[in-house]
Amino acid sequence: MRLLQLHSDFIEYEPIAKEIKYAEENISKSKVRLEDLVVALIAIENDDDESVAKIAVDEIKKYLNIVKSKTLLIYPYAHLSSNLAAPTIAVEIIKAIERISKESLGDVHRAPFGWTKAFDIRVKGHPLAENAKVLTKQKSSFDKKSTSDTHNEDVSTDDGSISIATNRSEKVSSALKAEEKLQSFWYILQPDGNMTPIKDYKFNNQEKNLQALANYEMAKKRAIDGHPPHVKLMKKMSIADYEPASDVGNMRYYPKGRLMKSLIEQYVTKRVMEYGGIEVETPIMYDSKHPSMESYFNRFPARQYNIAVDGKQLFLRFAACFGQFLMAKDFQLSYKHLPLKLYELTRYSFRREKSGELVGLRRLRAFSMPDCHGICRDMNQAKEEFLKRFELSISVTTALGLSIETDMEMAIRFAEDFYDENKDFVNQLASRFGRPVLVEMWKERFFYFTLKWEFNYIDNLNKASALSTDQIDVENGKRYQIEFVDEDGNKKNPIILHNSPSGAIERVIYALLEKAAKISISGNGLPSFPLWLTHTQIRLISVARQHLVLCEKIAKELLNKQIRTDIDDRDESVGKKIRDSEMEWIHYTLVIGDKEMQNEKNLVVRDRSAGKQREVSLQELVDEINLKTRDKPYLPLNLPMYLSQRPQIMA
RNA sequence: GGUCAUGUAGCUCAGCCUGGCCAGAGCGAAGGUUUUGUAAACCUUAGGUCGUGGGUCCAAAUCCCACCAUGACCUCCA
Repeated sequence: MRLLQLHSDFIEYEPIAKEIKYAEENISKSKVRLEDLVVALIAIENDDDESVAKIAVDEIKKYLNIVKSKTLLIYPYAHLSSNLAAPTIAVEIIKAIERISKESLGDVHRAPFGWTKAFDIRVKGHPLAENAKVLTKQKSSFDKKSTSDTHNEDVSTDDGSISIATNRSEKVSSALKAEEKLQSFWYILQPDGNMTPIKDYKFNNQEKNLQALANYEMAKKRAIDGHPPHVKLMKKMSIADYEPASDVGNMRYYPKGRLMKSLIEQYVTKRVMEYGGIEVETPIMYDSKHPSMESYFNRFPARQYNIAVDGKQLFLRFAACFGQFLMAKDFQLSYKHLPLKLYELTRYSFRREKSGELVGLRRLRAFSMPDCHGICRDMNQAKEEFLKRFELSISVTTALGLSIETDMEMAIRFAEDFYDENKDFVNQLASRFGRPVLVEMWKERFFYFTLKWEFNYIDNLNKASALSTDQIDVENGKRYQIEFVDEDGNKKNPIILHNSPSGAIERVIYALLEKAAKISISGNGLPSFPLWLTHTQIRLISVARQHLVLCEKIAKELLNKQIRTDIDDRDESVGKKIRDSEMEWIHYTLVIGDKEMQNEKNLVVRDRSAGKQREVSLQELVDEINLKTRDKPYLPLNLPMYLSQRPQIMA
């Protein structure tokens, strides 16, 4: 429910015409004038019921008290929401508000529902004269687990995590109990299983990033200097850029960025499939009025991209979850099939984040998210599978060039009772991670998951962003009516794991860029990308025109060995071409001149990571690169082999 | 979404405070010279509605207002 209260000198309104079919009948059509009152403009939204009416009346009473007014006008005003309840329901709730408020307030008026009304209003000029509230159903602790229309919410740290739409109640004034349940208790969990409340924990010098994560999560003040370096780098390295002709947070990816994304996508997909993931594809848009969607879609209209087509209201998906759940619901499942792992890499998921939240590749409105759901028979199987996926996530993250030991900080979140019953399991995760872990604990389970973890990258501004994540979801199996037949012949709802072994692809690139920037800033070496993700793996530089023939010969050989090789054939000095090669962070540069013409066997390679030149044979170089890029996907150059033929991307 | 900062050539930036000469530089581009050996060869030329719109003024890149975009912070993050 949306409630806008206006402390007004007067209001005059006059019903003009019925606006909708279900408008109230038999109302007075004469002009009404009221003075010195509170006008409560109200829009009833989906999922509101009479309990919200009660909350609204409490809210209104409080406000009347504050502004010291005794007269109330309840004024149905649909324009406050894009998420309106059905008119038949709305009118009942409006009437309930009128009824309940009349019990304790003297002077209550109500404007008719469903009518176009002309009105004049003068709102008082004091700071409290306008007051807007969003009210939602209050949860009671006992109905939480029993109703099919469950309310829970995810206060996940970050949109990088995989989450499914649930009900987030926005500040309900009287829902103190719910807030108490939501209160987070923070700890540091050691690899040995010791758990210390965060205020008693002494961070050592090696744990600066963990401390940054804790501060970030607990929303303490943080000192910030400068801009996030990856924004400049993503342009300078011709990876990605803003697209002014699109919506904010929807980026363009230049050839090198597109290649890098393709490679990461292929790699993650390959690893998930090796783990047993079954790749599927689900639609990117859904009908918001479809029964399976309706219950939660309307909870977050502000965060969705909505499209009106043929009288339908479609919304763009913000996760892969529901597409896969809807599919799994239609599978015939036996316990023998479990765990079943459904996988999709969404290109794209859409979240209409508020404009102030968008930053470079860190947070976007359109992003690619690998998402593997493990459908499990019971908690035992879920835990067993969870550990396998933990290993998978560690392995994938490491292969992407982000070290678990130095680049990532881990957070685990769970409800107290789950921890009490599964201490060994939780400790196992911390022990495997090998370093202290941030813990967020709630008194009771409030969300669809009973435990989740994420790896967070801490960037140069000390901001934490979630990459890999996994969750144990104990609610959506039931909510989506996914069923399997167990050994005893009974139908049961599975437990569902939600894993992204890498996190959003764009965010992986963000982390790689921030990591490179960190190296530049610290002065400990030269920034670079993992070799398998670089557009050019070997750059051949011709000294003079006559050397191009040999360059072409070598390039052909290397390209045959699946090594991305290009030729700087521009009419520039050798020094200039070397500099350009280094500015592109190319790992291997070969200068080809007279010496090489005389003896093709002996080449001199300029090795960026080693920071020096050395003699190699072509075969040695091929072997070295093949070893470094072993088990990684290969794609050909995504730009012409000759630099003279490349457009310059001056982002 | 709110507060603050920034927006000048394809890119990076100077000029703005203290309004007034044709708005500058480097890189890049185009044409030419050079055929070069491990992080920037040389010469010439072209490129600018000074984010957009309004206002003040004899005169606005410069002062004022609004809007847009980007960034930081607040908030938020299904």
